[in-house]
Amino acid sequence: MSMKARPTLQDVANLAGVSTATVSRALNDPDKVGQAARDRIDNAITVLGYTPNFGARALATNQTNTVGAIIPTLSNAMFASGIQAFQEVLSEAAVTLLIATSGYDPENELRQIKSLVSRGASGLLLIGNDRLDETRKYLATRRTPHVISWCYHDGADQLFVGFDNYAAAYDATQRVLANGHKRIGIIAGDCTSNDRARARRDGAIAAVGDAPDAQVVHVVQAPYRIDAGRQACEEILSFANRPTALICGNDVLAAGAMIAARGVNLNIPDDISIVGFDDIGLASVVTPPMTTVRVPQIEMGRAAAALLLDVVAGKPDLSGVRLDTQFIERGSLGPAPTKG
Amino acid sequence: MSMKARPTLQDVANLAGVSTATVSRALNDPDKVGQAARDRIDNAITVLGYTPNFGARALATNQTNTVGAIIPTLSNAMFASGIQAFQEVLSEAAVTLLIATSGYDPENELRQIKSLVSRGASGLLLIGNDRLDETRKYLATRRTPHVISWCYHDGADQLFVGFDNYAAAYDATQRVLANGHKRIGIIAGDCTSNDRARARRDGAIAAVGDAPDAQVVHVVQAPYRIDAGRQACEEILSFANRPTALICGNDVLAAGAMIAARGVNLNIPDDISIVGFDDIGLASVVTPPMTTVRVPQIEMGRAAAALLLDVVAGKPDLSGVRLDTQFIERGSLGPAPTKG
DNA sequence: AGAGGCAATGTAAGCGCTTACATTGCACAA
DNA sequence: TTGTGCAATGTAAGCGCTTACATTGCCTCT
Repeated sequence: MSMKARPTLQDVANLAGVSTATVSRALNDPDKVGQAARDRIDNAITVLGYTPNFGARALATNQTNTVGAIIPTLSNAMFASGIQAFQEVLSEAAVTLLIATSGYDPENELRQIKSLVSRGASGLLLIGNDRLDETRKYLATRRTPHVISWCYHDGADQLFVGFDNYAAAYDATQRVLANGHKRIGIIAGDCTSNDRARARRDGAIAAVGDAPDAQVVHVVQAPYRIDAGRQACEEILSFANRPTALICGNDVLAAGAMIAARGVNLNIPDDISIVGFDDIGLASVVTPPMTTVRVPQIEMGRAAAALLLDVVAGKPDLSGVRLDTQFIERGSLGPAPTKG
Repeated sequence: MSMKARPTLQDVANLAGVSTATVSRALNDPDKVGQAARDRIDNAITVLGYTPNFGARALATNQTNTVGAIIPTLSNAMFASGIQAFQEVLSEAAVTLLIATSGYDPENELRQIKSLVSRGASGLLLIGNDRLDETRKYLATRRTPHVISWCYHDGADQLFVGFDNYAAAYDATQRVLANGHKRIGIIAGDCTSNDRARARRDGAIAAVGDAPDAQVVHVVQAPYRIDAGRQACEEILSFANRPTALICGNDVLAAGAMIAARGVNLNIPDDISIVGFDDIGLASVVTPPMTTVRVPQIEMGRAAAALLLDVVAGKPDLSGVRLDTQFIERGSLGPAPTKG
């Protein structure tokens, strides 16, 4: 994987008959270069197909104008628009975004962090707060500026831009209970190395626990995939003591659950209510439309970018941003069936 | 956006009491270094939180082990699993993937290409075949290895790994016609700078044109968003001469169309049939399940990666890969209503 | 006419790393 | 004892770029 014989500044300089310094100036500060020279240089650049070597430039200037983001996966619409917004704010500031995926694996996350840092990322966007001690230590000793998103915690020594998954799930569950549901099933996301999934599950469980006469009849865990959601729901429905409402770790799981419920001829919401989390596009398209928790993805992305730029710039006294979620009530939630 | 005082090889060497050469060897070829020195070096590295500077290394070795991918957007599940698969094959070969987005804008695509190349990408994955002449020229003069995906054309001087959007749309439309539909509506994606969207639209139009007694009653164009699909469908339904079947540029548009159709109390598929394209997760979740064209995303991603690695490695006589799509018939397609 | 100023350009050092080549020191054979 | 060979390490050049500083030449002002 060699870089072939890429043309260099020197090549351009030779062709244009000037020194490398002049070419460099023509590139970075055109006003400093005479018209004639500039023309010859521009020409040489296109003739050769010259592109500056970023690494060399970074080496010489000690500037990268680059930040990195490590997200669990691209395969989930959950992150897409947030990252998009993040990216937009950055590009307004002429900062390049490098994206990497961890696949929900902390070891891999650390590897990706090092890779991005090594490529010049002077700041990082990280998702969630579950990570290796080694990773924390690494971030700390290097003083790598970073912002943690998709979750929020008070008073920690980290900068969070996100929302409280626990509280949001607690609240959503209360609303479900307010519909008279007494037997609640929970399809949580895979909680391994995923504090958001855990917080959502625990928030739901806590809300039920705090209600006088309701109970959690089943809790299962499934990766964020439709088929996994369907399977998890089938499992729950196969047991005795069926729940009348199902709280799901995200919309994808809820969509799977809806399929499963229909598969055994349960009507939603008459026989069983189903609620999701995230409010991705899918939620409003399914039938019935899905009750879910809207996450302020775009706002979160923008705020995270702004904050990250500040911390990279070394501004003092920065603090995280706590955003609100919104319970979106749609057709998939209804009153508990009058005796099942 | 400075890189702060990042520890360098020199720092590690000083702390460990060896020369930079030894540290470098310890990193790249540990067998060449004595046990004692290696231990001290490892220790120094963790103490300092040292991460090698990728740019400097690339400069010294002229190797990057990096390729880049420029995709239109992250906000569309359409690319997610393909890129995921692409990534996986690369990482088996210890090659890093840099991802950038163009937002369906050719100017931006060129900018991103240069950015990735400048960061050391020795090969590129590009989506579709619509791009600036300037971009083509750039790619050609630099001899930048690249593979074009999500589309396929025979006999061009480019390497394609994809499928024939036109043929797939033509085929899908024929199947719709086989259900007796005579009045066809088309909701195409935004065809500006998007050869895939154009090919799909044109394939559908051609299929209708080749049928003796069918006709295209409306063609509208809409960006790949649910609300845009809904709106486009509302527009079509507001006209006289309603179609009995709607061919959509992708599943997202089709999902929007389904909402719109239901909004005016049309039953799918009894009153109107709707078909999508891509078979993203959403398609099987909506009600009724969506008839669509399955795109071999994962296979495509894997094949593209394998081919790109080969072309970067300079293997001779490479050829593109044409993959097949599959028409997936689900509930949203039915026979034409017996008189509307 | 000569000095001064300024715009345009060149020279060369140094950014963090790898690596060919040189050096060191030790074990072992003769 | 004196080489020899080899493993471990060091030395220093150079990768492509930027930039402080030096140089050049021309225009303007007195």
